[in-house]
Amino acid sequence: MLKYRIIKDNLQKKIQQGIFGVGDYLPSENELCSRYSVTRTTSRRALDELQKEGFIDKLQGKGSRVRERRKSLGLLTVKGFSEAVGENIKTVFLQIPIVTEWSEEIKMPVKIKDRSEKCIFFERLREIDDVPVMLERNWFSGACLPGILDSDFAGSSFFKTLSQKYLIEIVGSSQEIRAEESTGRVAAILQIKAGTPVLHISVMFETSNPRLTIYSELYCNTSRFPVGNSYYL
Amino acid sequence: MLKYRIIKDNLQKKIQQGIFGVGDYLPSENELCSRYSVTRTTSRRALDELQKEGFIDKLQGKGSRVRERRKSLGLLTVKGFSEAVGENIKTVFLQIPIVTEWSEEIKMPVKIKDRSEKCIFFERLREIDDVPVMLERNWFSGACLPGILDSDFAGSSFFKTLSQKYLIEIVGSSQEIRAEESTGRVAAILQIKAGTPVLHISVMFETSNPRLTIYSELYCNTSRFPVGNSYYL
DNA sequence: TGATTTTACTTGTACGTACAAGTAAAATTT
DNA sequence: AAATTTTACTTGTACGTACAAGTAAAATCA
Repeated sequence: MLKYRIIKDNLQKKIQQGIFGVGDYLPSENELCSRYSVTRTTSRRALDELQKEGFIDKLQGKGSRVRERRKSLGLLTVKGFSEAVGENIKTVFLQIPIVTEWSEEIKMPVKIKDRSEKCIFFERLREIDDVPVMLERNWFSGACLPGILDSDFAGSSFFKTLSQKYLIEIVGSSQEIRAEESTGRVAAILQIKAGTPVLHISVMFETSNPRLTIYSELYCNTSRFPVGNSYYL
Repeated sequence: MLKYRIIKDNLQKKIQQGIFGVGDYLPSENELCSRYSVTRTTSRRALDELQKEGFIDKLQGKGSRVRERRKSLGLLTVKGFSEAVGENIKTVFLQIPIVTEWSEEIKMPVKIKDRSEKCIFFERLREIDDVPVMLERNWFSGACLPGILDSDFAGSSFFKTLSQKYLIEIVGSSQEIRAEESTGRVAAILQIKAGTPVLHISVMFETSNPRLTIYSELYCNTSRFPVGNSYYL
């Protein structure tokens, strides 16, 4: 395991658990050096990544302070729903993973090597305070995920399963975002009148396994909960 | 001027000018070291930032390859429209900068120190192939931008003016995204029927000047051009 | 007491070194 | 000729050092 990764993950977990609250200062770079027996290059890298992902602000002369993260559906956040939103969240599987055909619904360009593999599909509905907020439809090539059809990731997030079972991480994403009139099925599932605007996000996730690309089509009712993200240099 | 910044800016300019085209490999880290008389720490940092901003892919064992940037309205892209889209783009000023009141329309939380300053507002319409695509309404505290009312940034981008005249750079942003029914004025300006869904993006830009925060409300007709972005580790 | 200087921290930039790990072509062996 | 090994690159991680620059409280001076 990489040293900077260990430090970063430890700090991140403590932030997410609230051990370091918003406004608190993390241990200084030099303090991390002695605690983990690393050089400043390494402790700096851990903090730099936390800053890049929006967990902390680094203030020259002062230290690294925990940021308030957005209380909305993380858009660029690779992590699951649960961290990004503070409300009462539920996930319902409308379709557990099955083998199917590559759908025309996928807006991002499906790679050629994916087209020639069998396609796995699953569908989930995210609810906040028992109100359906986001319909999520996912496709990916199953070739490099043996046993994914049998695996149960109902409890934890799909991305967590990827990480823990297959050691695959998300390394990037491209998105296209549209405002659309909701059509029959989407409207019904989101419990809104057909024609009501929905936010339609098409995502292509690149993973640390070059053979695995995940394509998602998300339909959000943003009337109560806007989708949000943050970006820091 | 910082050394890594010089290298980064030089490479970025060459990518934007097309001297390094998509798929081309940039000079290796070691080559940059000798060209600029710096250590690898410094040349690496320049390339790391270019990667972070989506200009290149770094491939272990191979090199740094120029990426294809998204051909849609850059969402997280701090740079102006012009770089992000390849089509025929025009910007029309509906309201040149004036002093006004802080509007209730601003969805992101306006900072207290901003509320007590005078507010400057301007409004632009972005057109692609002569079709209005995005209405952009901007507010900021004018206290730290003396002469902004007289300055003419019609030609170049507002952010470029900020950088060149005031040496202020964008260092971060927070966004909230909604799908809404277009209301009267927005619909009229975007030349769509009232009630047609529009993508509503609320942005708060943080700048290198802690006294300057820019608040923007963007209304996009995404029927022809979706809004997009990319994210790479 | 009150302003000024010093001190002791913090993060930022940049130097230099070493080896690990991935890639691809050239050289060697079979 | 084909498979294998070597070589020469590339980026990735981590070591260690030095000084710049910003912050804030403690020490000093007027």
